[in-house]
Amino acid sequence: MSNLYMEKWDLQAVVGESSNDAGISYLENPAFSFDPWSFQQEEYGLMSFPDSFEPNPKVLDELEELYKPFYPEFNPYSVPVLEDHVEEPENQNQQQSVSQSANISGANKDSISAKPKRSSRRNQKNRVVQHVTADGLQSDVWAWRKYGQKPIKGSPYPRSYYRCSSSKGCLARKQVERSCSDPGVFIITYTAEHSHGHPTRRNSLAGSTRNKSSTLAKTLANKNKLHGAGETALSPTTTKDELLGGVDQIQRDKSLTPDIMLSDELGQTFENFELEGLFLDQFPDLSHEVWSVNESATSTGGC
DNA sequence: CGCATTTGACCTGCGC
DNA sequence: GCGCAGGTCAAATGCG
Repeated sequence: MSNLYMEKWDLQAVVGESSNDAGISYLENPAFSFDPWSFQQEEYGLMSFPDSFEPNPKVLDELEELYKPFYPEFNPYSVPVLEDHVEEPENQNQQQSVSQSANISGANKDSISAKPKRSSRRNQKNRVVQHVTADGLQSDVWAWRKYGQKPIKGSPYPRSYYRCSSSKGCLARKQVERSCSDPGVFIITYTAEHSHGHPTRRNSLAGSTRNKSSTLAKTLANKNKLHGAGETALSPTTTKDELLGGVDQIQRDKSLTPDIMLSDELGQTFENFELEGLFLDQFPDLSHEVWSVNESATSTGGC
């Protein structure tokens, strides 16, 4: 497998049309509204393709001719492969039953023969992928509870799994992983939709009174002990410094917008993400620390 | 006590 | 059928 470097093209317009019915639209790089690869991108993950894979040269030449005059650096052969393939779940009830199964006590669950299957990769089609900076991560207004973390093959950074804790029974989930190609970019994959309105500070089940700062210090200490610097997991209490892992300041200052065209529903879900002060609202105890430690961020190794 | 996080175990899908 | 990788569970642990 080969990783393709992701370039960012600060163009907001979407030009062209998708070559299939997957609804692929790329806000930042209009080139990929064309879907130069006539195959199911999701089968290969976000940025990885088989070494033997060959994009359609005709389409790539067309892209180059179209965008080169406006973006001299544009290289269709070094393209961002951004996935926002949004599909409906094959069986929405299946995910619901998964949640219910989680409430089965350990003593009983093994004896239930008709135990609903847990959600699988195949059932996680209703996904929206965002590529954001640490700032983007912080602007998430929802309350998330981490339920897992896994090392990902081919990436030095683990992927963290979160479920929505803003409302009971909400099926919304998100995965957060750091981009291997650009450690300053985080890949957030949202699965399912929230079954409730925007959370306020008070409607989180978490009702957390945990001191973010002290937790942070300990968390960082543990992570440094276990993983070493620069290879930390993500959590809602993660600081900007931790998120960035010492990414170059230039990368940090890059202002990125979502790479994808959201569905109507999810677009509404995310429409207020960038509202000023939301992060501070959610993590008031963290705010000063975030910005102070940020100043001393240093660079760490890449992939 | 109730919440969040961590982390090893388990389950499932998929490719060979 | 087997092994791998991704996704989830749940016990352990910590904190206020």
